Amino acid sequence: MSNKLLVVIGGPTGVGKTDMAIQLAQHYQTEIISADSRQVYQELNIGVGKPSASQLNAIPHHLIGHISIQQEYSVAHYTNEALKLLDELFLHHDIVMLTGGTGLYVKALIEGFDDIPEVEDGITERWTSAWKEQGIDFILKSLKDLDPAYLEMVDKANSRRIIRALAVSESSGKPFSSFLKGEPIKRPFNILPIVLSLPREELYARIDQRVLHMISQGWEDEARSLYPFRHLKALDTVGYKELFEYFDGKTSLPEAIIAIQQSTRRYAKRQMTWWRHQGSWHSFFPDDDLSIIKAIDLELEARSKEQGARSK
RNA sequence: GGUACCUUAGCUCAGAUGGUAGAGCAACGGACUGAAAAUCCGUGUGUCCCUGGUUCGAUUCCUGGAGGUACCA
Repeated sequence: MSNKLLVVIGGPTGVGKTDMAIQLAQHYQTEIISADSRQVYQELNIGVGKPSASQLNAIPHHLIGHISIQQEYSVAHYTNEALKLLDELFLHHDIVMLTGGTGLYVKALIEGFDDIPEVEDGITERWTSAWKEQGIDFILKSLKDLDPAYLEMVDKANSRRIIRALAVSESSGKPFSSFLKGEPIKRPFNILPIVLSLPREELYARIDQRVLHMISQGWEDEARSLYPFRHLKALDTVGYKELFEYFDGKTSLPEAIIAIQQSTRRYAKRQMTWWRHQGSWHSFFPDDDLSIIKAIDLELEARSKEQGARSK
């Protein structure tokens, strides 16, 4: 086992992950990899809370704005890219920061992600229209034929999961569930998982403020320029959705802002639920950089001792 | 000041000839292996304004307050 360390900073939106990651990266003279399913898009800026230009200048960031909303992107792409990057970064750094709010991306990166074959073009679309035209019972029945084991474990009301399993099963000729190993993979580096948290009331107040700030930064114009692309998956995103409703004349701007604040709070709540059940993450307040540095130093020390003992 | 109506969940409001109460939204809890800022599931959280009275029993009926709205002065 190497003495390389990946420090992961997780937590809900608006809690202060970006600032903390930058502080730590400066302190340890290292770089940051983002784990955010929306900040990867170059066209999305204000509304997804990307670091500012000066922040991006101060510290090298990776996997931010490197693809277009027109491209297909998913957790598998992310994991491959991030692992490749880590290989390179660990050549020059003993410690690298990973930060972002997309729990699944983080989990896939640190615990591994099963290798599931690519689905041939058109298959997912066909199952989707089958679901729309013939209903959930029909696709459940199909799943019973193609992957009865998965039918046992899947959420039977969640068409998205069912369609995914059907598409993989049909395309590969093997049941979707046969690809799910679910065994955590040991990465060739150490991981220190940290989650930032705040009392809910305080977090919600920060979120409400942040939305107003984004609007004052010109979010409305940004969203307006993306309006023609509103049907892309990448734009099925908190805030943009509500602004599009406003552009459609369905709501007023003040109403849209209130709706955005509300969806953002709900999103944060879902993130908190995720991290609450992700096992043993060290929790810190977002202004407690000193304690976090102490924790990282302890971890580094422990690793180098281990390393020393081994080389004797 | 007078008359009428109103006061029930965080908000807007239903409701029972008297047996301690629901809807929507909000909120909260949860799931989660290729759209994850997505998708999906679950849960009423309550001095029924206060006070006396009638009653086995009052949030419901009656008395008296308090607050609100409208109209008349």
